[in-house]
Amino acid sequence: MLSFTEENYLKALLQITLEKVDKDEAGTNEIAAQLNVKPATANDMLKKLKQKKLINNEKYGKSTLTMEGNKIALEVLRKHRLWETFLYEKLKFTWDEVHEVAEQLEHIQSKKLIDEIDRLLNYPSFDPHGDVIPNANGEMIVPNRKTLLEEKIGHSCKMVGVKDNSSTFLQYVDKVGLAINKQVKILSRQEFDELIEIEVDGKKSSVSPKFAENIIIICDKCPQ
Amino acid sequence: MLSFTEENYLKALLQITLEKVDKDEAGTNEIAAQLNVKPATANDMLKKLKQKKLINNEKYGKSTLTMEGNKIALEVLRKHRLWETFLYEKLKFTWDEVHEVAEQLEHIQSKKLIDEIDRLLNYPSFDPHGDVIPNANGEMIVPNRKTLLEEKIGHSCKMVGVKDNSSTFLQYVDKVGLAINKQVKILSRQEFDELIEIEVDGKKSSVSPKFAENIIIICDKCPQ
DNA sequence: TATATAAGTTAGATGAGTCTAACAAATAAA
DNA sequence: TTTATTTGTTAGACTCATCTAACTTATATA
Repeated sequence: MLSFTEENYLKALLQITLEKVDKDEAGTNEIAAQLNVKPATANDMLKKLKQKKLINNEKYGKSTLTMEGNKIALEVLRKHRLWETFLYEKLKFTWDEVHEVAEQLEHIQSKKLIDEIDRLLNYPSFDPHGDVIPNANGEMIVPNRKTLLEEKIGHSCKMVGVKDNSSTFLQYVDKVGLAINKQVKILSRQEFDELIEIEVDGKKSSVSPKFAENIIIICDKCPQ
Repeated sequence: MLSFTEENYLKALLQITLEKVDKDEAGTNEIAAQLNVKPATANDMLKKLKQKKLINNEKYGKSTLTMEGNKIALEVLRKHRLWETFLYEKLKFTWDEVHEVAEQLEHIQSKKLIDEIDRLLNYPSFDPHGDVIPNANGEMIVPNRKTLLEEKIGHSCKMVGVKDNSSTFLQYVDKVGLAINKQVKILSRQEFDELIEIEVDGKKSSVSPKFAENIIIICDKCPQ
């Protein structure tokens, strides 16, 4: 059985690769940054995971998950997202509170436990942040999505998630009137300072590119 | 914040002292045995806990919990028992499956989480094994109880818990027809081999003293 | 292409929690 | 009260996950 730490490295690698549209790999520094450890620390652990055949990497090269490593990472991610959903749906946790506790709960070792939580929640497909929950078979069907920053002016789209899960950001999202499943329209872009004018429920706001690139949306006209 | 391990030592010390009617103390070997570690290991940790003022002990003497240590131990015990109740009541876990998973869940750090689980369960007083759940204020009101071994011949009593939580034992308990809140009568004791004849729901069985001392009961005539 | 910067690695150290083996103190038994 | 047994302690070693500081390789840019 893997340690909490090993599981976290696998999950980090999966999460980094999920955010990349093109390649399924991540560098040592990226992984270290994701986990808030120094590159030297990550380097040691990556060696260990390679030895256990959970990742592939060559010296001075990037890391990728093996089939086995991917399977485990998906299980951890599934647990994380199911726990988030549980906390949100059943225990009155707010959107921005769930992540921290789920980071702990995702490491509980009990297949029965997580399957029963899944059943209790009626087999949800998305967590409170709009992220896809891998199913019990380790499959993860991700719809066609992009960020608010990438959306065209005049288009209307649906918010389905966020990239940044910090409380600070989530509270800011609330303030603008945004939330999962809300319709949002791009009104204009300011040449001068790059601010993007959006409209949610008839309320207009201006947001920065940094904000926009952390909001995940499905374009109304996107092919699914 | 304390580590999982430190919490486990405090809980072990509390559990040992709870089972002793007379004294609130435990020896190094007892604690080591409870946690499945060697005495040398326990000795090191007890030193550390003493330094943190969570336990009292003198060289070659027994250990006791300080006020602060007792408070923490009760919190861990409360979490353990609430999680057991949750697993049993909400997630279809059986009586003998809950302990192992609760051992993991009891270390999750989130006051809100455990208070919400408490609310979801409607503030229960007893866990599925019949043990008292300490309340949110760290108080634990224990009714007057003894073991089946201590009960007099001819007396009738109610089973309220077990001391041994191993699957092996719990399955044995089931087999005899015993369960929480069942009435059980002591019919006789065999001089020759010390077996105790009991009756549950009209069904008679013979059990060993070892079995009987692991069944906790409240005598029908006990002063409460 | 030469060099500066970024990315990755190595070596050596630390603290937590565990072990074994040898030893010391306390307690029970003869 | 002496001895045997149980209980507790110490010393030294190991693994895991982390760090810092110095070093090497790869990549980007001038």
